Amino acid sequence: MCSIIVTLKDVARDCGVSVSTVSRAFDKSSRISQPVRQKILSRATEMGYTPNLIARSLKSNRTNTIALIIPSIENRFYIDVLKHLEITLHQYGYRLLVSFVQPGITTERECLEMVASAKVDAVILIPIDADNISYIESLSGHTKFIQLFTRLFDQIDSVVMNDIGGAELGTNYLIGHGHSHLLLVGGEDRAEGFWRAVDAANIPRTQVATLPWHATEAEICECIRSFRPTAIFSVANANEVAWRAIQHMELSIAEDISLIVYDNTKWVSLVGLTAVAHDLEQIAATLVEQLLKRLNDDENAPAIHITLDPFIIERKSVLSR
Amino acid sequence: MCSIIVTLKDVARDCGVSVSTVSRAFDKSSRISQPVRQKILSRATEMGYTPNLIARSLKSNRTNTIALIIPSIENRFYIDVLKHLEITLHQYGYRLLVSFVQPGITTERECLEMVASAKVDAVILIPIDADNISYIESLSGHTKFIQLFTRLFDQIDSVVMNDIGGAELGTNYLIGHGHSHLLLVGGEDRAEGFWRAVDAANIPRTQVATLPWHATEAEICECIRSFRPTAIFSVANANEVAWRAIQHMELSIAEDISLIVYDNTKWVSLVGLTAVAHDLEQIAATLVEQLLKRLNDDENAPAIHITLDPFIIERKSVLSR
DNA sequence: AACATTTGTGCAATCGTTTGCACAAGTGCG
DNA sequence: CGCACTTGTGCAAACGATTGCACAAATGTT
Repeated sequence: MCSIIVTLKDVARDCGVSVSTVSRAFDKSSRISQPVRQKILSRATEMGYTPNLIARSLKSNRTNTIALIIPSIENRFYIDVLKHLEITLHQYGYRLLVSFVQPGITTERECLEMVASAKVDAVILIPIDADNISYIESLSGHTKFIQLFTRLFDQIDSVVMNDIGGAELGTNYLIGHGHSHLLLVGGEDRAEGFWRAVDAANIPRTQVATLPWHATEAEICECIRSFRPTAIFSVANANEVAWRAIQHMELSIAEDISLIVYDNTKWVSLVGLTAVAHDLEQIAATLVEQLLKRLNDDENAPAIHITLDPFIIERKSVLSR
Repeated sequence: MCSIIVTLKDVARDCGVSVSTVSRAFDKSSRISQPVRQKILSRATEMGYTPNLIARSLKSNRTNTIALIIPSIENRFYIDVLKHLEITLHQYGYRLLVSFVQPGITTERECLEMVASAKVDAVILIPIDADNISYIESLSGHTKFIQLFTRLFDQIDSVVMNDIGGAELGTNYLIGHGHSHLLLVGGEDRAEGFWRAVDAANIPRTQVATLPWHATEAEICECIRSFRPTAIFSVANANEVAWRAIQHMELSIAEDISLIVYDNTKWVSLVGLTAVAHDLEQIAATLVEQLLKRLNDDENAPAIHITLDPFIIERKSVLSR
């Protein structure tokens, strides 16, 4: 079972025509007589010909491959979006190459280099290192870039989430359910939305407490005990510890204390927490659409920045009062 | 900022030597005088030369790229292993291309074709469709294959988990903690290990119940009520529903009823369940090692099948009695 | 029937690297 | 000094596909 690879040349010899004729048989827009094309196509499939995309890429300077560089921070979210991106790209005939940044092992720069040498058409980047901008720009003649989740560079397309708006949305949800003694755990970068909602509801800031994202379970317990919030809003990485603190104090979620979290991960849905969520399919679809536009249309148009809004998935962790 | 791509030819012209000399300057094992090599290398980096791996691949018939085809069943496990595979492959200078099988959208065959046209050096396959064997074999002259998690074909290398042994291990753990009224939920394919442990401990089979993997929360509750097991062993997809059933009955895990699960997912660790787990790093390392062996050494040696043993992560969901 | 146009095909260059072969210059040995 | 041998370099042919150009044959126009 040693199948030699079939090339255009082989098909050409077999059909008694030139290589270029065979090549043109596969190209719809080429002038070629119907009978010859028919014969070539049928013989080609019989012989098991598959175009060598490597060779084609060398000539066309296009690989139909797109890279995704993920900072391998323990954020499940990033990995989930990977799947949706692949599926969407696949529909447009693109392949997905992935590369993880590993603190202490693989730098973002190395990922960029690996990906650049593969001559991918574009790179989807969750950027972390602002210093790489000059390297990125030096590649941008050939490879297009798009930022995801974080907008680190103004001169490069981006698709990010409106996290401040999301924080406001979640906070308003709590307020709308009658809560006015609130505790925010984590989410310092999006706290602005939280405060906007609090102020708009005329809740005195003394009725509100915040803890940093790195708060420990003990600190959260202590805060709950002393401050007695009726509802907690925890964000991303703080979700787990906030939830554990509530468990630890043997409080019943909803009945004793309401909880809303930012980021709808698997366990969040399993445990039944109301969450501020992102639509991964929407993210993937939006990003790919913009990327294809950049690849096919206006290569040098000014950078486009897209912001997507999160929404609320209601479960049973927030009680009306 | 329109950086023209620098090729060997450019460097050659710049240094006043031939293209082949420049090429050899980068190849350690080539005969070339030190001063010339020095000059070429330094000029090359100054000019920002990056080898075009597409061209190199065309010549060498090697892309240094490996594909991973994942059946997109909602199994977090598969996605987790992806990350470890990429990191391990990266260390050996390989890139990772991923492709998802989407029931009703993208078949396994299509993934194989997409990946084949990219001329990857190897494919890591979590196989699902036995019909593809002939297509796989037709590609195997150029592309090596390795099966992961499922050993569908005897003639292709594989790395799978010893799930039956894992089931035995978990069951023995329960028995060792004094439990003899057991309920197994799910895991029909690995039930053999469960029974082996039960029989070895001389537990009468009447003290043991089983439910299929598709058992509903209600069915599990009913079984707990009527059969009164002291410990539950749930497997993979059944973990969530088993856990929810216990929650629903307001039983306290460990105190009222012990629970051990198969597969150590994120929420399992979060909720603090004792689990039969796999070492993803070990899986990735083993698989990559075997793959490289296949790629570099004995291309035509008989297929090698590797089985890895799971282990137990102790948490606090199993009580001694 | 003479010419213009369209249609179909082949030749050959090209994409950027690698590598066998040829050959000049340099080295060592008797 | 002459010979063998090593060392360093360039030439040119690959790898497999695409494509501008040339040109023959077929067709259309008077």
